[in-house]
Amino acid sequence: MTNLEPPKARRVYLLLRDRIASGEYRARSSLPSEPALAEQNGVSRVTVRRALDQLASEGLIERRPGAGTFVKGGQASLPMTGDISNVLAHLVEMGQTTEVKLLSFGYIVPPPAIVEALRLDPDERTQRSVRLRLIDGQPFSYLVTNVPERIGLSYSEADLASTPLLELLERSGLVAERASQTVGATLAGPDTAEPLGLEVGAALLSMTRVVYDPSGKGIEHLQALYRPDRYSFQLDLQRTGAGDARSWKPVDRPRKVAAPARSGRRAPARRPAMEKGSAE
Amino acid sequence: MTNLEPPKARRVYLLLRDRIASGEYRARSSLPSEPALAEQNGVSRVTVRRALDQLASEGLIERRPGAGTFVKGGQASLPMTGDISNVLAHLVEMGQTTEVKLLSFGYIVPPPAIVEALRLDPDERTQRSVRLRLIDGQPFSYLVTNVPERIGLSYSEADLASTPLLELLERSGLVAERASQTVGATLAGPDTAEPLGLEVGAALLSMTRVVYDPSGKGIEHLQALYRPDRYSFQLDLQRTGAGDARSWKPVDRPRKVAAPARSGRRAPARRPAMEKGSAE
DNA sequence: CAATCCTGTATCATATTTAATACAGAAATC
DNA sequence: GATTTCTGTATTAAATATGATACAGGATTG
Repeated sequence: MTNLEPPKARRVYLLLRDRIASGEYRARSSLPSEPALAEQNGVSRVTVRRALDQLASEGLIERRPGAGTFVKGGQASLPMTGDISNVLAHLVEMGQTTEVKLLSFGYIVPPPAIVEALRLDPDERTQRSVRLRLIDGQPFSYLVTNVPERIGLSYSEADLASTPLLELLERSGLVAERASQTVGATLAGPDTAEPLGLEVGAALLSMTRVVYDPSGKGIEHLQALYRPDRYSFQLDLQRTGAGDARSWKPVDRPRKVAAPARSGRRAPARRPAMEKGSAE
Repeated sequence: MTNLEPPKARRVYLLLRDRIASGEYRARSSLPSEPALAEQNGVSRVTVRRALDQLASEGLIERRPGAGTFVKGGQASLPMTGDISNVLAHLVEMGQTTEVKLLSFGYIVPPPAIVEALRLDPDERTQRSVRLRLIDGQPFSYLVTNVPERIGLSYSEADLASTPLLELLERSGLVAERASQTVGATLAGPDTAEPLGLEVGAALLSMTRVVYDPSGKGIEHLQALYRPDRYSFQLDLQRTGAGDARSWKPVDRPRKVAAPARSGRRAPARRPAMEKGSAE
């Protein structure tokens, strides 16, 4: 009756893209032939073709008439990684440049989810800002912050575009004492897809962070959405103790530890890396 | 020419679902009318209708002829949360039951990404297993592990279905000394969507973990995919030190600290929670 | 009760997606 | 060089998604 599933060509495209990224089809080697792919996925060759067209237009594969379709190993621009236990630190550049675009700014009546998270009084308003963070001119995160109105008034709209929010808060004499972060995944909607330069329906890494002052009142609510191909979280752990007391402890990212595995069944990665964990 | 984007009805569906989950449309209150939604999204009413049909069939909204469409506040079954700094601990149940289904098991020539991550010799084979983890009979994670062949031989296929892999490895006398975890997001492909009970194209939270022994050799490569509506990572942080030395430290999840913000622009959450961080 | 706004339902037209099929030309194999 | 296998291209038909429109009937408002 009603079919809300993605079109078949898209399915095949996603599948192949994933397999290429995960290294299942090795670079410089060939993919199965179009007829083979068609049969494997139960679709027609025309459909397979459309998926391949897309991959080719993104530069992921190379097609040689008569020969086959080949994975274009190469400069898969690697994602930055944020040290998840230190995501609150300022963003330190490593030759790369990050800039911030302020997409929207204003005072609103926050949705109930935010009221609850920040423990606001009913009808208390918040300053809501939407920012886009770019690296080398390429957007990689979409940030929606809510700050209680009285706090938000302590800095200007222009400040937001240049200074990390937490720093602004602390300058105002506020103390960020505790924070709670949750990491999940969502799909890009029309509103988030466009500024991030993605299609609607792309996968996004999401982080929600609530920062509290010593009294337990909420200071900041951040909803961050990341392009997983440009940003991911990393946490390095070290075993400590012995016997039953053995447990894992986060360690300050041992640099150059390994060719670290990438997330999301994606590309193998030599890591250019950033010296310190980055914020937002 | 070629359009690989999801159908419009799906876009609207995703958008609304996100807004409902994020609390943007409050529970027990009404959504904009069908004509309004149609205009806002630049689609016809018929299309909006299809999106609403889907939401209704999932029980997220309630439609009252003549009156409007209402958000069905309710028992949005909350996601489990894993303490991200402790994801290596065993899974401890809290009244809930987890079981494991072994979907596939065998020895393979691993893709290059795995070879690199585990620092295998070229042509060294790995034991690859695919497992599905369920809670209360509902799947929430899809796990692909690769272990160097010589190590994998130290335990049986049946062991895998009952015992956490890391425990098996340590029983064999191996020492897990260091681990590296990367968290990202992907889309569900046909292969992962089906066992997880999702549609193709759904968002997945992904974690890649590589465990090393003291010599720096890779012991285990885990690629985990989570349903974000059933599982998410959480990290609680506490400010320590003073002045320039101020920094954030992970803290063992302070229970009942707040109505914690949820990930992915999703539902507000009272948290039933698990006592200890869970594995995989 | 009348006016209005909403959802439920149906019909018809159009654009797009998918499939089935055929054939040309490039590349690899023997 | 002949054969096979592959991609490039085109044409057709069917299925599907989308849009435009109309109207019935419940809910709400005044």
